[in-house]
This record gives sequence, structure tokens and C-alpha cells, in this order.
Amino acid sequence: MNQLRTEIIRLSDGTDEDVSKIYENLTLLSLPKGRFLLKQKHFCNQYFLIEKGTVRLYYLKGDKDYTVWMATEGQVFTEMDSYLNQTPALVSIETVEDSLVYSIEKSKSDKLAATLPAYNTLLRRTVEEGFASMSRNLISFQSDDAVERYRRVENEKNWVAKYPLKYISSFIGITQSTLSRVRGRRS
Amino acid sequence: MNQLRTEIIRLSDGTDEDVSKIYENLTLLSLPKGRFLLKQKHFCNQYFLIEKGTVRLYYLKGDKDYTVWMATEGQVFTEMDSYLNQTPALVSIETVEDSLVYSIEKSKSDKLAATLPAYNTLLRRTVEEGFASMSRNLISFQSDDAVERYRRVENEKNWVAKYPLKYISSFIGITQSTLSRVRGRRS
DNA sequence: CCGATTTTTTGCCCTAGATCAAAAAATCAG
DNA sequence: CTGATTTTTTGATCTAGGGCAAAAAATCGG
Repeated sequence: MNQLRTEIIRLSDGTDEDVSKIYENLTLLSLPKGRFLLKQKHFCNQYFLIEKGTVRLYYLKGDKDYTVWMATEGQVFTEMDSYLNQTPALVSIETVEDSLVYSIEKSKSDKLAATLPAYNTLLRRTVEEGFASMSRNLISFQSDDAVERYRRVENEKNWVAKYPLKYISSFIGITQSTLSRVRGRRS
Repeated sequence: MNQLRTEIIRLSDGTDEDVSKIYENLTLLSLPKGRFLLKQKHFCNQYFLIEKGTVRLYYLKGDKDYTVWMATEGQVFTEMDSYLNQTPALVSIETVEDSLVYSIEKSKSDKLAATLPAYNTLLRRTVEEGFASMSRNLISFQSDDAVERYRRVENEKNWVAKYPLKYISSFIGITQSTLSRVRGRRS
């Protein structure tokens, strides 16, 4: 079973035909590790759908590197602020392993959303889930301390086993040293 | 001109008839200041659309009060995590002045989204914009200090003039004392 | 298996922002 | 206006987590 296809079916609630129509509009990119789907300050004009592999959304500020999100197989996403408001992207999107990623241009996506309700629904549900997830993150930043934020990532996501700790620490907004101490149960 | 109606038209891209169909599905609530649309730990089963007035989304943790969002005329929103995943709401939603708020039940909303593309689009665009806005907030929490976070609220939103400083400080995740010092230009 | 590179931990000191408490200013009801 | 309540500021500590740099551990190419 294919993760992405399953996800598209689940979120779009569409028929086989709807799903085929969606796929017809996608372009497949085969990307080696370390390739950029988007660079900070550039304009984001696509939605992305991950068939295989993993990408990291992050930005540089001063000499620091902040991870905003890690997206992997089956996930549908974009840099929404840039995509929607046509502003310079706040984040870069880079593959962290060899990946297969579908993309769809904004113009094509808009047209498809207007003509194929299942695709419109796919986007809506996708963004709704992303919104819910981001709300939880934001609340965590507002009121949780480093230990609690780490526990969340440890429990909710399976990121800790999968990614280098420097991505984790930058995601939860602490230094790698502090994360190391948190993991070592002291403070 | 009516703010909410204008917003619905802008986001749904629908005909007059579409807009009428949407309104037919809404229930109008007239609420005095201090009334709850949702209480923390309860389940959220509606989308809300503000015709007039202002509400505050916030949660209590320990003895502290955290403002998550302020929504006002023309805004469409829900407690997405609870609404979508049928989990206990993380936040309460309370009117901070006398308000007129439309609501639509989840079941009705799902049905309408499946049958009226304009409504589906209204929701999609609404959540997309919310997602983009929240991304910026999250990034700000990750890498901005108190001064920068305050500046953002001062510039991007017109909240500072409109709401008590205790809501502002709890929104940007600092104490009221610190906010006061930030505003006074020292640290 | 081995040196080289990358990742993770540790130690020491320092700072942004918290806490607690009280004063000052603004707002409000009568 | 006036006393009461709410909002905002100020002052005096205290602390979670940062900065920096070095050590230790893990990973990797050949």
C-alpha cells in the first residue's frame, strides 16, 4: 500500500476517478539528499506531496538554524505564508534524504480546486489538520518549559529516534546543550 | 457594508445565491460580554463567524492565563483541534464585549461542505489564512525575543490600542511586568 | 579496523525574563 | 467629584536556559 495515495483518499473522500485526476495534475520530482524545494526569501508557488523520503523546513536567523517542521511520506504541505500571500518565504525546504516529491503549481492547484471538489476537500482537510497540529505547538511554546516541550516531541511524534538531536532542539526552541541536559534528566 | 458578508464573499468566491445558502445554515447568537462560546475541556462542535463584537481564545494552566487569539468582526474560526479530532478543547472562547456570533454545527458544516463548493472553499481559504498567520506566530516564538514579539503585535495587529495589556502580554508569552518594561524601552 | 568527521555531552559563567510585592495611574459607579 | 476597583508600572531578587569551548561518543569512508 502506498502511503501518499492512502492519505489522498482519506483526506479527499474522492472516488478512484477523482484521485486519478489529482495525480494527472502532479509533477514528480526525484531529489537526492540535500536538494532544495524552496529557498528562504524566494517565492513559493507549489504545494508539495511526499511520495517517499523526508524534508526539513527551516530558517536561518543570524547564525542560528531553526527547524520549523519535518515532513515525510504521505504528507501534503507548502510554505503557506509565501504561497498564499506571495511574500518571500520565511523558510527553506530541503531534503534530508533521497526523496520522491510531487508538486503542483499554484495556478494549476487553484484551477483544480475550483473544478474538482475532491481536490478542494483534500486541501481543506490537509490544512485543517496542519492548523490543529500547529495550534498545539504554539500553545506548547507559550506555556510549556523545555522539559515539557521535549516530552511532547518524544511522545506525539516519532522524531527523536529518527532525526539528529540538533533538529529536535531547534524545533522545540532550545539549544542542543540544553536538550542534552533535559534528556539526561537533570536541568 | 457588512464586514462578515464581505469576508464570506471574498473567501468563498461564491455567487449571491451561494452566500444565501451559507447564511441559511447559520444560527445567530446574541451574547452579552463575558459569555462562553466554548469552555476548556469541553468538546467544540461548531464553526463560529463573528458578525459583531470580539471574543478571546485563552486557556488556564496552573494559576496563569494564556491568550491564544483575539477574534473580531468578520472572522471565521473554531477550536480546530477539538473540532477536528473530537478531543477536549485546549482553550475557552469568551466574549470580551457584547457580540453577535453565527455558529454552524459540525454535522451541518460537513454536509454543506460536501454539497456547496463555495462553502468548502470558504473553509479552505479561511483555514489557509489562519495557518499562514499562525506559522508567523510560531516562528516568532521560536526565534524572537520579547521586544521583537511585542513589535510584531504592535505592527501587524492593531491589538495594542484595542485590548488590555494583560491580554497582549499573555499572547506574546511574557509577564505583564516584562511587557511594561518593554514598552518603556528598557529591558 | 582506523583515522576523520559529525553528533552529543559536559562544565562554567552569564543574561533575559520570571516572581513577588507594592506603588502609581487610569477607569468606573454612584 | 470621590472612593473603589482595575490596569499598568516599578523595584528587588531569582532562575531557566543561553553562550562558548572542550571532551566524549558515535558514524563513516576507505
